[in-house]
Amino acid sequence: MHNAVEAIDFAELVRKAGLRPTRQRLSLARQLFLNGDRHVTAEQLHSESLGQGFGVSLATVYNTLHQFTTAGLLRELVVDAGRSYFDTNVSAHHHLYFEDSGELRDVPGDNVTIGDLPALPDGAEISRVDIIIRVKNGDGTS
Amino acid sequence: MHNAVEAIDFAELVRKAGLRPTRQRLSLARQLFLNGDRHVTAEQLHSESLGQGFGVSLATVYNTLHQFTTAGLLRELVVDAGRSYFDTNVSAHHHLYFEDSGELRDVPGDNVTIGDLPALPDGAEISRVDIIIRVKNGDGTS
DNA sequence: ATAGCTGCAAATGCTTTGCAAGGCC
DNA sequence: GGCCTTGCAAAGCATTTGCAGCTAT
Repeated sequence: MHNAVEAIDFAELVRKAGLRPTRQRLSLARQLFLNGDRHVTAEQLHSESLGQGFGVSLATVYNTLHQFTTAGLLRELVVDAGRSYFDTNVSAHHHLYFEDSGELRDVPGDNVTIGDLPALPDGAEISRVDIIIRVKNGDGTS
Repeated sequence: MHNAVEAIDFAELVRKAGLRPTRQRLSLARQLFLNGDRHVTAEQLHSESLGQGFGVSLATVYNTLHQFTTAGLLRELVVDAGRSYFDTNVSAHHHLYFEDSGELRDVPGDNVTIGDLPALPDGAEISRVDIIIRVKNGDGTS
């Protein structure tokens, strides 16, 4: 497996997020964004980083994931109590969650339609709509 | 909002769930179902029970909430990492979540419509669809 | 009587934090 | 150099578990 041309300027990406392009952040950004859409937990990213020779501490993984989320590079989502996933796809879309395997898969935003929304209290405004379609008896590998 | 008078036979309710109608479970069932739809955390229910003179231990609150959930009397939902809410309304409906106050409100199922769902892998079947509409700048007190 | 429950406290699992050493501009 | 970052270990939370004693049937 060799890398495709590095079309993404990770240093630039990190800098635009208002952060210093340190070795750790660049390494994590590469893991997250180099190969397209991903849904990872902090733990996953951490062990992955260890396996790649660049040991990034778990605390730094958490810090970085949150900084990237705040900067709009990631979207955090909760499927089960006590476990956060971070999605590299920040466009409007929803999720299919395989309860058996724990796999999370994107559902294009236009495959699900929201009809009439209830009236909101004065001054209220929708910040986001999370739709999670929970599936059982499927291993996610059709 | 349908039970001003104690029209519910809690002992019967608990027994039907396959559980012994102990003082603790009856007490919790009363707190949950006597005054209609509620969205509570284990912690809330626990401190509420303490305030009513019947101290039910936190472990028992958790056990009971899970047993009720398994029995179909409650629906568990996760809005934020590390915090589960239990909803006494188990019919098809979705949620409005006020990020500022942490309040959770029901949205009738027919106010939100799901359009085309993506194709599911063979053997897979939808167990539930959770829709959470996150709202900011609203205090939830319309 | 006995299988099931409860309460306590300890344990767990994920996440956050405090702080000294190190790295980027 | 100065300030931002990192890493480690300890702390924090919500939740779960082990187990001795209690209770509904």
